[in-house]
Amino acid sequence: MRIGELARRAGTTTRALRFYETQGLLRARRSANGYREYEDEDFRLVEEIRTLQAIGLSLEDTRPFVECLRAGHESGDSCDDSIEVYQCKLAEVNACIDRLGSVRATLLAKLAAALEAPPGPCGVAESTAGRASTTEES
Amino acid sequence: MRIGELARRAGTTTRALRFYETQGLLRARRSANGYREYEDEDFRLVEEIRTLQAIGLSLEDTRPFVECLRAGHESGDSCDDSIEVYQCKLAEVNACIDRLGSVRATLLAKLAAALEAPPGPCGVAESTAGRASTTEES
DNA sequence: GTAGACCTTGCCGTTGGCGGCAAGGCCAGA
DNA sequence: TCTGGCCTTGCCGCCAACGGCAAGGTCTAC
Repeated sequence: MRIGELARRAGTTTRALRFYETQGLLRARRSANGYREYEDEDFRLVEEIRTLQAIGLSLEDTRPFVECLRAGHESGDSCDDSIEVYQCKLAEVNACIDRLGSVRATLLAKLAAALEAPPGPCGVAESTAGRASTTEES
Repeated sequence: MRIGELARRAGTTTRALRFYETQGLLRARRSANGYREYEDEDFRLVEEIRTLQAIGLSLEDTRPFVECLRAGHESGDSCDDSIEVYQCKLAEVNACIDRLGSVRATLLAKLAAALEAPPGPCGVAESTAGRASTTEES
């Protein structure tokens, strides 16, 4: 199949596929007129890439999975390098969740303090009725 | 004070300060030789910007706070626009935490499945002893 | 007078993952 | 033969928040 069909089938664009090729993730043989020709196997590769991207892996992160598939494995995560990417990403995600958690706490604190304090120009108490209703908790 | 001193005091760089100026966040009067001259008030502005950036706000997000301070308020979050930024950011952070949570679950599931399955080339069970020790839980 | 520390503007580079557009080649159907 | 739809390469643009570097002006100290 040609690049347009592969893009449609994989739910992506020809630009993305060409870009994957420049990154060495995808390869295509060329037909006589210079058009790229793809096999079903390439569809699987693109599917894998897209799936992993959807989880938040970078293109570079998907490389071991692609190579694993190309090496003949049934699934892209049957290789140690892929497992390692999973673990790295997991640690990264955990760290990110932690950071966001403290950011959330900080934001909640600041929001509460700001709603508590009056909007007056000098921090002096003025009339501040009916404002603390939009505070979020959870 | 001049830009270098302000940068040092605020723990940032002259490049950043000049950039803030191009973005309309900072203004400086110029001395006779063309050098930027800053007041203590500007130091407060930069402090506010940096503090908010540290929480994850974008430069653009800090604009209402800066304007609030410039309007004469004691703290940058004494204005409705600033409060709104807090709330937007909070919602954003909450959404991000949720997404990361499901990403984490997906990663854990995939990792577990991958460690469960053998690394053989055809998904056929082979010798896979002593591999499932690095799985993370929490 | 000269070294060195500061300041100015301006323009390009970074990171990721493409999108847009140009200028052209290829091929099928009416 | 012409239209329309596919394909090719290549280059610039985007988003944020600056960093690096160039090429020069300014002020102070020795």
